[in-house]
Amino acid sequence: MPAMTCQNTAMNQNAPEQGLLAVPIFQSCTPDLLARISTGAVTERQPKGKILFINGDNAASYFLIRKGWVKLFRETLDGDQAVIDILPAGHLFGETAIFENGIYAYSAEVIEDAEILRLSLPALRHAIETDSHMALAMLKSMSHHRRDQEMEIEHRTLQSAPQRIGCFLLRLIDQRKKGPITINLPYDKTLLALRLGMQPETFSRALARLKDETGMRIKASTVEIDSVSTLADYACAACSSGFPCADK
Amino acid sequence: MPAMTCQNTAMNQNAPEQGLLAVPIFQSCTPDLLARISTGAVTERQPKGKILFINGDNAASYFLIRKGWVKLFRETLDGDQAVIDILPAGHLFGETAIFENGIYAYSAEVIEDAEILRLSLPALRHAIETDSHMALAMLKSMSHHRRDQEMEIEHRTLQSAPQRIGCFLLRLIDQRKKGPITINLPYDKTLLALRLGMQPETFSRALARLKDETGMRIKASTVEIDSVSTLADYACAACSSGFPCADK
DNA sequence: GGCGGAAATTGACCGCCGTCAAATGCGCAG
DNA sequence: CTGCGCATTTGACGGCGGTCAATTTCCGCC
Repeated sequence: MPAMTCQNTAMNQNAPEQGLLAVPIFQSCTPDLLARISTGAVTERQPKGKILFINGDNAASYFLIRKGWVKLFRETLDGDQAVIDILPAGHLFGETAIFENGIYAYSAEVIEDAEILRLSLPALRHAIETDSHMALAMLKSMSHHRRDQEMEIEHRTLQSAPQRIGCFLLRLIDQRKKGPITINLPYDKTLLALRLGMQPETFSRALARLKDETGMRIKASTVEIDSVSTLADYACAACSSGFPCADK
Repeated sequence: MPAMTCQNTAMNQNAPEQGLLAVPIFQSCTPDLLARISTGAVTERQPKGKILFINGDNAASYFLIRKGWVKLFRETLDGDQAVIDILPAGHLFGETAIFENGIYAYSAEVIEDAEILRLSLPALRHAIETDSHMALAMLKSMSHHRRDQEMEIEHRTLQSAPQRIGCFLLRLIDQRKKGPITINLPYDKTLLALRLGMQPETFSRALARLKDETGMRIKASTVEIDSVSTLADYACAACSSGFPCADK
């Protein structure tokens, strides 16, 4: 039944390719390739706390976050947790398993009720191996990531805790406005602390110190900044890329 | 004169493609592609202290270390230095400028008298864009690098200074021997300290502490380890990958 | 063999951050 | 409205690692 080639799965799955074009590595895809990549893709609704996979699992899928937040992390022998990244809507994760012998190199947990598109890893692998545009897009994305990680290492080595928080806040504002700005912290402070490589208690105190030093106002998860440049002067002194930061 | 196809430039340049096959990203290259990649390549002898390029320079070349050591680093506004990596013979650097708009994202300094092969960045770019094997090899290399960086971030956040040194020593021994082992530190301790993200004074004290805790013997830059597993137990407790370490 | 300079160690001190514990605030459910 | 549970803050304290300074060691060179 050749007419069935255009079957109804796409409708069933709520148009999986919707939004893929917004992901950097899919930006230059032809509609045809995009369709092949999203074959069999399904959107899953996942509650906060759900572990999507753990470090060492065999990887058949990778994921696109449509809504919510996801934490990538690893656990040490003595029970500590290393937070690798915390990702918002629009980001991919798990795709690196392609180059890790099909094994996830970290664990992933939903930290804010999420809608996640599950995509086929073999399909992505095939696309990368056969379409040079895909390979190049992936290379570009990897390279950016590599740069981000270099900055992260630098930040953790050279910046104080208050500076790290300030730097994080600055990266939430990608506008170049000088005037007063209001920011909402994207997720809870405990998580934010771990994302920045510090303890929640340290975060709390560091934020208070940052407030004193730069004259910002804080109310629960809302931060008001009068002068971005004051904050930048304070936070970016110990960083090689100055302001605006090269990271993210 | 068709016989001249095999011309003498290869000899002139001391056979630039010699050794390229040992670099992961060139392993699957055809001789033909390898020849194109090494067109115009020259071997340069560089003394310790020589700055090869600095952060922000326009990039026309990338480099292969044949002998010696090279430090990659960035400098902060207030004068601190962030060491990104310290590379031995056999490693490439500067190639990432392809994805950074042709600009080096860090500075490079020779720290041990070196012989360095200077290669053409446009040639590499062309190879990656036209040969899918090259693109895939590059992706694999990037992915490994990304993994290494994740581990680096984890190490710096979760390990104590003595543990970081122990971990570094373990990664110098890739044998799985259990018995006594002698290691020579690959470069001077000041540099090693910065590579590990700590001050030279801290390194000195941390090494002494590591010696006490694990019963190793130290004489100048020589380290004797009786029991690798004792060292591994001590160093890898705070690491998610256990022993042997996933990094490097 | 002796000299000079850099590397490495050691000492003293201190501030930052981690840890443990208690208190406070906040949101949600009954 | 009340109570419970969790996030957040605050307090107290200690240790690790950074900084400054003084030696001591190492190593190449004369």
